Amino acid sequence: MADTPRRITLNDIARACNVSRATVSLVLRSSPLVHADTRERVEAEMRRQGYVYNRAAANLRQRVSSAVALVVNDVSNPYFAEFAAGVDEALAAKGYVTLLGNSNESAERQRQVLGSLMEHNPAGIILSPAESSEFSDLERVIGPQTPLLVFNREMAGKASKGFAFDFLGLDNRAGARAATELLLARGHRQIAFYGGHAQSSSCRERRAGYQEAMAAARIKVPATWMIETAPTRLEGNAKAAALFVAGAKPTAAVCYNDAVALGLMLGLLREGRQPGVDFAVTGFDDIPEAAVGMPPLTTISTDPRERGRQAALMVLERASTPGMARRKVVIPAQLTQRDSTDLQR
Amino acid sequence: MADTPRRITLNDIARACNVSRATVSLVLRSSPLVHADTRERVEAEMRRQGYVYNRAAANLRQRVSSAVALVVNDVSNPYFAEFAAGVDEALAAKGYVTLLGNSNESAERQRQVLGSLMEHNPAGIILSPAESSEFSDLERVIGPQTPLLVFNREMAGKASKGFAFDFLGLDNRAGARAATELLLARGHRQIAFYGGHAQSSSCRERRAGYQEAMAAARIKVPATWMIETAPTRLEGNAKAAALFVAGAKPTAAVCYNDAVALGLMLGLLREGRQPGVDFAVTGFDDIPEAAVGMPPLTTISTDPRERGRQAALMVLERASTPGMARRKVVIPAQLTQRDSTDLQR
DNA sequence: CTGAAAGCGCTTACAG
DNA sequence: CTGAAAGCGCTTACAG
Repeated sequence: MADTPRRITLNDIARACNVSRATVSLVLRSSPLVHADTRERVEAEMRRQGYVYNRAAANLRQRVSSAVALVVNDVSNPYFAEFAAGVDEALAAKGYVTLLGNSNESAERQRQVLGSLMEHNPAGIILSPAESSEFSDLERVIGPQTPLLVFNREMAGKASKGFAFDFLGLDNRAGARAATELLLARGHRQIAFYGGHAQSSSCRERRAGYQEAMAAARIKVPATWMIETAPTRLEGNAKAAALFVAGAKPTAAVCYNDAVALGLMLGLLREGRQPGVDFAVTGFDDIPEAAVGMPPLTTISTDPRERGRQAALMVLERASTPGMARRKVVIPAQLTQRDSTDLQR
Repeated sequence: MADTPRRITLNDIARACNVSRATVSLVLRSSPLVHADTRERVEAEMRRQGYVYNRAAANLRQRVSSAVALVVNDVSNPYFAEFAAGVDEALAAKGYVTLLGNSNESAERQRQVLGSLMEHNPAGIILSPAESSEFSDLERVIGPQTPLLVFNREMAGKASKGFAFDFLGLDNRAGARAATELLLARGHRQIAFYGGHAQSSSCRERRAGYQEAMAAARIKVPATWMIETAPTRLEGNAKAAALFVAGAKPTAAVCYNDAVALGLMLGLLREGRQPGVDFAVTGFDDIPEAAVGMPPLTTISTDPRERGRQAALMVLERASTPGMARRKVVIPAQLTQRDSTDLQR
């Protein structure tokens, strides 16, 4: 292989065909202005030389962008992996490419990642914010030009005037309330809220929904029923014993998410409780594993892949319609009932 | 908001500071040639105007690329999600950005995705090929210039001369052999190989390792011990009964991967077998859930996130050293022993 | 239907 | 230490 062989450009094709660059450019974009014979010749030459379109150059000239940045707090989390798959699918279908960024729940890294991606001039940004991040972190680095879609989490702080963004999220409160109400309807009174980081917006909202339902049923919730964990299967498993300390012991738990719920179900066995037999559990998300849990998990279905597609379309629509009013889309909660809440004593 | 306000460029900063574009450009790259006062003034002006560097323009001029394309067969698969997180982490640390693509196991989509990403002139490509894809699919679209790293799967067909690429993969054969040998050492004789698509390269290799170990132990493997499934928890669960049809019934199974193994463990309960108590199971991958399974799963640890980092570094090294000999890196198998193979009868 | 020229936002020799 | 000019690979009016 020769060292750094020059890239084939429009010029090479034009010269070989004895036409101008403009003509080749028109061929590329299937303009009807070009004579069929010319088109033929040009296309054959492009194939022959192995020409590859340089979209970056075209974008620069046209002052457009064909990339959208996707920054998530944790790509390796199955929920966001599904979401990313949906985003990429919808973007690709529209001819856009996904610039991936991972903040790992660090506001500092999120700032760096966004800064780096901004230099690639994305047509828009889809951001699932790191837990501790605030608007002020974003405003400096994103600026008012680039369409921003915030997904899944409310941000801390107030956005300053002129910093507009769209929002796509889940109805966390209604979801947790529905799950709690199902358990109440099944006769449970001692119901814990299990898992999640209490300071995260989604956990706060889900706890609020739970507390609403408990208050409506006139049940006082002791502090021991509110158990905090990392939102992972690992911690959901590890902290199961915390449910059964002194005092009124729960017979059911509304879990922060499916990962925590699946972990808890294993942990319950260690504590001498059979999930779905003498202890009821609900989840949140409906990840694929939820349906094949043991027992299958009653949960709130959120269809992360579809949310990804939706987010992509929202941000592209915003990009092509700058004047459009800011939107806040909240997906209604959808309860999917399975065996984990039908106790078989 | 005004409609499409012009982007701030080097020119704007230069004009405001009464210096040339060249000077501003030097400031941007922290050149020592610029006087400290000038630098100060320029930097202040950039902050004031909210200047954002246009890396695409710079890359075009410099004829370099700051993007690497990552194309995986399934982003939503936790194994590849972890891998992607590792790739992105290492690329970001080196100042590169990740262009994400998802082939969804379709050779056709893979071709489209690669074609689209190639137009963004990536510095390199990391590809975990779709199952059915062949070299001929890639050669036309990738060409000989762009460094390619194939991850995880052998491709079908022969690469033609001049189409060079690096490879990073796991020692599937040794891993499955080690798992099988552990079960043999525990006294099992009826050992099944459970799960995976028989035609995929990784499944073929893992089966070969299993058969090697069985042959060395002079055990004949009947066809009923080789069970094919999709490589998912769902199918691993669904097909458990296939292990217990007529004839010599296995007391242990070497599973294609962890997902299948975790699914199988649930399925075994349905079949009246207690995994880790009267039936032994091994996995492959060591995904996070493996450690908290019930029982915790003996498996082959492959550390997908570290593989991602490694893949990123390999492809960048190749990009900066075009002449370098082609590399094939195979990660040795690492057996992690847990309770699922220590039967407690 | 095709060509010559200008320009997208940068960097890079080359002068001074 | 700073400036004027050319050029990366495209597209876009504008002529013809």
